Amino acid sequence: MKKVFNRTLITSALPYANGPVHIGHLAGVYVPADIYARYLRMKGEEVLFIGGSDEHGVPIALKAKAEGVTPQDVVDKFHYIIKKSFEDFGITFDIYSRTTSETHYKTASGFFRKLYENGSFVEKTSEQYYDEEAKQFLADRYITGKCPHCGNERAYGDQCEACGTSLSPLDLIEPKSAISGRVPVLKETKHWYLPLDKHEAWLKQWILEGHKEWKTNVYGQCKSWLDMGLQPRAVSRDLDWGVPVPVEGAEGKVLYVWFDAPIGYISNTIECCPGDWQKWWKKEDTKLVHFIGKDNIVFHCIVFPAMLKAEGSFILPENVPANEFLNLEGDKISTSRNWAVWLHEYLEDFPGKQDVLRYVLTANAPETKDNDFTWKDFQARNNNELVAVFGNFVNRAMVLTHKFFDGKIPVCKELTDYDRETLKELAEVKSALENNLDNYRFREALKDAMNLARIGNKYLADMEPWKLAKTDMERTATIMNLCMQITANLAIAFEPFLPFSAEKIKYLIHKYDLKWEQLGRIDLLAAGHILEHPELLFEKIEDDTINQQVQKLMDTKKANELKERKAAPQKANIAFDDFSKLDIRVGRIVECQRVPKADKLLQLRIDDGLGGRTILSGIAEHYQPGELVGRNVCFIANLEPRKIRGIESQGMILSAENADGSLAVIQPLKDVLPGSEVK
RNA sequence: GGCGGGAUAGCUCAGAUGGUUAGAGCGCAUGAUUCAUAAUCAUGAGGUCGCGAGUUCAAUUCUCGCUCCCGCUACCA
Repeated sequence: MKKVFNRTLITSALPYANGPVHIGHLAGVYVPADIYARYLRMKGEEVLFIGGSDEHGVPIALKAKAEGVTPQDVVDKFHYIIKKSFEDFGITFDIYSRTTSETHYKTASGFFRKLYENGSFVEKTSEQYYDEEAKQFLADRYITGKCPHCGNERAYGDQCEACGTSLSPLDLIEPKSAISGRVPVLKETKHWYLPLDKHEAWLKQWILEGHKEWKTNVYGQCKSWLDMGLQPRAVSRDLDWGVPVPVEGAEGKVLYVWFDAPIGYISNTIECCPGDWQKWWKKEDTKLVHFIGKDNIVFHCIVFPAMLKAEGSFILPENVPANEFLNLEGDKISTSRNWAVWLHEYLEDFPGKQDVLRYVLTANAPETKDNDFTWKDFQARNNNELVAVFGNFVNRAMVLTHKFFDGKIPVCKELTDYDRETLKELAEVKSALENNLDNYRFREALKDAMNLARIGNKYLADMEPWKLAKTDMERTATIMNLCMQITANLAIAFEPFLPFSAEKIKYLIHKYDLKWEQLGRIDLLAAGHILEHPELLFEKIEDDTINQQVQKLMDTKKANELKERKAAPQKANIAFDDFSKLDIRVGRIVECQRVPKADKLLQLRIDDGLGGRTILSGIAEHYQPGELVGRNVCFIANLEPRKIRGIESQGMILSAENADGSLAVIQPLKDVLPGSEVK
């Protein structure tokens, strides 16, 4: 049974307002969503395209603290940069709002309240770090301490940025509050959880049985999660930045961002159409489509649907066409490492070239796997495809029509068989294009549109109107008429992808009221219709321009390397007493083997002169078990034993960490007896 | 280690419920052409479809094992 839809609600992932938007965001989410929205609108369908900034959460609160401003200052800054750059880039949101809006606060707490009242949550109490001076619980990011792995003194409660390990606050050695600097205490706190496990059965049915048509990456990721079994997830946090939990006894608690953010789609819809927002979210004949990146698959396919279902009155997404990631010049895009092409900078560096980036990001979109953006490819696609094929055809058609017919559409007389064949191809483009767009295959769809220009170029080359004009003006007229009809068709076909260029063609041909349904027709421009003077659609991009951009990235890379190569700052002085508490020894490795089912762990048997001991060490990625046997190493002998993967580790092997994260085990320069103390 | 995604021409990617010559664009070579931003058009070269085994009359397509890349996840005293 195929569902019938009468309107489409398109959402695009809410960008996190702790930085500007980069090409990875665009290629993964906003460009495809915009293409889809424009396409449906052109077809005359009822469409709503929702966007907005995601402005809560710990990283923003922390960034504000670091810069000595309020979280609101941070999100204000980036919200407006992001909003402006989307506008300038031609992303046609019906609304671009934010999760700090009044509407959102009302909507999100209303949503929570409803779930609270209908018993959708479970309450749980747990122990968390509390800052007695600041009188608040500390979010993971608000606790710093020594990383148990690499010893970095400034590790966060959720992650150590020096070694990349993810941590829990309880892992930190010598935890400190990032707010007051005091040692936090463990204190009980109550939180609400969404019991995803209770939703597992219908989710399995709905996705695994009901949505086999979803993209393989999306379907596969969902299946993976569902097969593993779902766990309850906390929906609240102890934090002062966010939507307050709207129940008694929840002072100092806010909604967890992952719960808060997707409700933003709903809030923004309400803000956009306060009168009739419900039809977009509650009527079965609305098609809800989430455009997201692969990092968001689980939230949009499992968690958010569970929230909507628990609420009871909302529809579920019909599709979630998630894209993979875009890399930049071979490396992962990273906001913190400044490894990105920022949209607002691109718009400054390449004024009027929105469509070039839209083209490149669509043609090379990471639809099925991660892809790489390179400036060389950007240049090649512009020069060899946009300029040479698309722009060139339009220019040829315009110039020839001016040359022979004074810029007026000539009369189309009798068609030859060859004409008809060409026109048939034109019609075929329409169905191919629609088929691909309807199935979220935008990369392929763009090729179809490009094919239209190729058909035009071939037609011109075969007909040679510049020769024919000397002998047969009537035939030349027909040919040029058809070329201009193809040009008008190009304006339609490219509008979802390259709206600025489509607009320019419309200006050149003085024809603005083109509709999608007219695609494939050859009566779009009447004989005698007057054209604008020819102007180029695209211009070549020179090597210099590209080299500048590459240089900019090389500079970033160099700066990053310098930063990374710098030795970590020295830690605070300690008393000799503290040092002497440590019992560091030399031991000889007598046995060494991998720990089963662990990638990083080696299990070592050490001759310590005291009868031997077992130590586990996370060096399996850097050493083969065989090459260590017989070596003398240094280890901390009196570290409290701890069980890892069921094996008790009695100490810690000392290693030095290189800039690239590789580990070098420390070995005495001379042979000493096992058990010798290191002083 | 578990799970998911990927591996097809120099590059970026399509594709096949298994069936004679595996496709596109770019790049490359040759030719044609000059209306056009030295753009276009035609032709061609280029692929043991990641590796190994199995099922089959037939596998690049199905099954199993392995390798490498990406992601989620466990592990790093």
